[in-house]
Amino acid sequence: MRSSDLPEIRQLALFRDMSDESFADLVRGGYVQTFPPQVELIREGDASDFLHVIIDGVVELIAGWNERQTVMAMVRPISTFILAATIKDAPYLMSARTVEKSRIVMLPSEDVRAVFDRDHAFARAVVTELAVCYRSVVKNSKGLKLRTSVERLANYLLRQGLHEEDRRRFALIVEKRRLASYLGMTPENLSRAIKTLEPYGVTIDGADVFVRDLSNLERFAKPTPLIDDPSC
Amino acid sequence: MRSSDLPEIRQLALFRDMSDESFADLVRGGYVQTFPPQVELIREGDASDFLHVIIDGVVELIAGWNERQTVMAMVRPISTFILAATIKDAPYLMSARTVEKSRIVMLPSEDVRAVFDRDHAFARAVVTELAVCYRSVVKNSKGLKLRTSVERLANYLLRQGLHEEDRRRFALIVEKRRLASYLGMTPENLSRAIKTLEPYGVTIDGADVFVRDLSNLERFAKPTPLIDDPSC
DNA sequence: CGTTCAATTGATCAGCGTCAAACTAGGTGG
DNA sequence: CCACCTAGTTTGACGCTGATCAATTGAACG
Repeated sequence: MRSSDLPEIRQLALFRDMSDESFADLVRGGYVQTFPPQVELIREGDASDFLHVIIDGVVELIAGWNERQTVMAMVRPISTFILAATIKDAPYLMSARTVEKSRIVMLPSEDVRAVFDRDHAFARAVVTELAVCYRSVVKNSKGLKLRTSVERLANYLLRQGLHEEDRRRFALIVEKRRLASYLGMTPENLSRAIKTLEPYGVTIDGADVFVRDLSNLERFAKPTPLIDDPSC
Repeated sequence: MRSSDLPEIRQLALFRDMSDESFADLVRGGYVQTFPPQVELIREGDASDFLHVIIDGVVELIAGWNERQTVMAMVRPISTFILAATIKDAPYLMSARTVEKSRIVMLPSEDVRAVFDRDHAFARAVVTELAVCYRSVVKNSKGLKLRTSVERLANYLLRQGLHEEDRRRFALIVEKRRLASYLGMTPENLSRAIKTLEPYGVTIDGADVFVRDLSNLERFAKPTPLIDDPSC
């Protein structure tokens, strides 16, 4: 690993509080690598050799079964993925593929487990990260079971808006067909869902989103922190 | 807490490896209580005051939104629930209700966090438990997105069979309408799904399940450890 | 024996997927 | 610079899955 990458990694919440010695042990066998788009980083079912941390770009987590595929999550900086598999030393439950050019830190799972056992501050950070991941999957699952696809889209737009300068005018950050899969529908259906939201003041032209009347959309979407607040 | 309950709790994976002192700190402010069926133990959105451990009975985790409700999970001994909320000191994402008469250990969340910070063996156990929970939600989510309701039912039956003496002849452990909600369908639809599986050798009379031809059902259900193996 | 609630059944309907075709935009090479 | 190619998106037609509504049957319990 190039030493110029270290400071950036060191300040991530996951690594911030650990001892210098533990950090050194952790990154000794690690890499930072930049991948082009559409590269499969890990494959569902494989052994979890590395803990991955994305520090730039976008990665999608994909699950497959019986010829079917679905996007389970979109991971963006700065966060880990497949932490649970690393901890449990169990096979990956999802594949990971870069969507855009992405910079990824890879730390040998074995080292992560070893340092976890020695460094309490790191252990604390791992647990917090895991708890956040767990809750995010639960929220996702609630959305899937309790909402229709149009409701999921409406809440997705409201949620993404929160991360933009202008909540009423921004660009989609992923292709529509990936978004469709993530939201649990087909691309065709996403097109129609977008039309369905037009009476609520939503227009999407290409990747450009316009929300004419936020409160109108909110009345329809009924967002709740217990599903839609990522930090809750 | 009655001291007669302690040995039983002490031997749970979560508490087995911690120091005597930490264990004492943990249970000092805790209770063991037996609840009748249909009692709401915790409510979605409330602050997480206690970590719950079920040592007898059945508890269902329920999520609601906009007048709709769904069973997110059925928890049976011996496991914790809502560990993530306790760790993060965040609101519960799900409600919990006893299905049958259940014996529950309740440990103050504050104490759990305090002991977690001091006792490394406990921290290790918490992380393992969290990782298991995380992976189980991911598997669930995969089933929801990748399988039809009949496929989910078929795999559910195969999975439950593994915990019975006779994989081909056992009883459902929950009411059908709860099972329906858990599997993401209506009770009416579950009835029909059961009929759909008849050609594959499945009969369900009341709560009694008969699987005439296991391999036939498996050919249809296509179970995979990456969705259906709870210990994977 | 009657009350109550779950389970089933049938009829109907909405949501969503599938298939096919048209359209669009971005990139490539002549 | 333009024609062309490719891949994503949109649209329409159609059908399946599963939800809803209503009515009936069945089982548990006082």
